[in-house]
Amino acid sequence: MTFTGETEQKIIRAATEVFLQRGKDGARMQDIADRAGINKALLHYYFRSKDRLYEKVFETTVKSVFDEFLNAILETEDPVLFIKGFIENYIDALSRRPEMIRFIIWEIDQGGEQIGRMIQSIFSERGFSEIPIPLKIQQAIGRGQIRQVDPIQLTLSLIGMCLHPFLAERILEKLFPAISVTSPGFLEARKKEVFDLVWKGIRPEGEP
Amino acid sequence: MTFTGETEQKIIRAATEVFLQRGKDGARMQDIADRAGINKALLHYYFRSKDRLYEKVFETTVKSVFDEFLNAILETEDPVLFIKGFIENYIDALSRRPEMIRFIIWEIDQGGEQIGRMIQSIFSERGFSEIPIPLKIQQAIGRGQIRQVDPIQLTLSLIGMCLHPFLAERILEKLFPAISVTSPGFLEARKKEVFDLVWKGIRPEGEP
DNA sequence: GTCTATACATCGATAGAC
DNA sequence: GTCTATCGATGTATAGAC
Repeated sequence: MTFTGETEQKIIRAATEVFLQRGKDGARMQDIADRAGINKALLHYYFRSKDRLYEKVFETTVKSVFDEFLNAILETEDPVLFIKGFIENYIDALSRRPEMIRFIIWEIDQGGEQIGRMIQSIFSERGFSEIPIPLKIQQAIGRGQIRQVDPIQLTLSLIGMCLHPFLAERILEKLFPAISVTSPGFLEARKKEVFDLVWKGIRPEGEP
Repeated sequence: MTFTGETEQKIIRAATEVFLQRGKDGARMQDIADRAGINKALLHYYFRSKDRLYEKVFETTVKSVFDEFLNAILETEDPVLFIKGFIENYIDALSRRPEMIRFIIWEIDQGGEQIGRMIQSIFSERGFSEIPIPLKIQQAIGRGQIRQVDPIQLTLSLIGMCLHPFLAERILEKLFPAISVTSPGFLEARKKEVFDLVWKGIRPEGEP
């Protein structure tokens, strides 16, 4: 007697490992079956094809991280705290779940259909009709709490500064042997430097 | 009678197209052979294996772009102009050679061995023993031309803000339908917003 | 240098018994 | 639901004639 989805869970866990280790193309169904302690036929019985199995693994891994990140930041009203929270929670989420990075890279390579749909569905579920980050920035501008900036451009800058070091981690560590992207020291320094740069860069004109 | 490397050039051109269209794994040697107007056997005669062919294609494409970018910025002494030049030339280089993006993504996915070696060799050829970008920043700090910042962190921020929109282009365009990353309007706006943010963020304390 | 033909290896997917 | 056995397709790489 098996409870609901026991084999399914074993398959997803095994598939996650193999996809992360070998990539989507490099992963072998035989390898996944071996690690799950079953055979190839059963893999297809449960997920029909390699593509569908990958989609399932991707969604299972990525959605929870995004959810967590948004929960952490969307309540904040004060713009300084919002920006600070965005930076800190984004970097924390990625460093807690380093396996996210490879999935994001593969999504980028494939055109981002899946991640785009997922992010939009997460926002719809929360009742937003558009991405709330630029909205928050726009409101802060309207209240004179930050200077006139393009809200979308600032959003892209925040994402780029927080995410890029993780994406290019191994290249950056080759070019700058002094850094180790995932070390606590670097991560804390990164949060501070990004926040300082951004806040000094967007505080209202004439303010110290 | 063929002049030196005619067939080789045809192969590299064809391989570049196919690799960009299908990815390294997805590319088929038969497809490359067809587009080059030869057969598979000749491909292996010239490049021995798919891996070596890919390495050649990658280096041919990427090295010229980096060379060009460094030539454009390394002469500048004034820190404001240096930062401005970094941003504008980085974005211009990527928008002139959009095929770079996929190669960079694949390099990131593979650990960046090749691009790391290439960048370091480019700097050695120019007589630098370390990456000169943070050095320039450090000098400007020493002269009091910009405030105390971590030079490597600032370098990472610049790279992240300039490169990331290209890397994640298709995802960003799904999330923010208002933008089109490669449009001249967006690119010029991006240059301006990044420079404004950075310069206001790093100018010496107390300066307007 | 260039070709045809083929060896040799994998892999995803399925058929069919239990 | 789970297994064994195998199909069918495709891929890289090479042997050997010209």
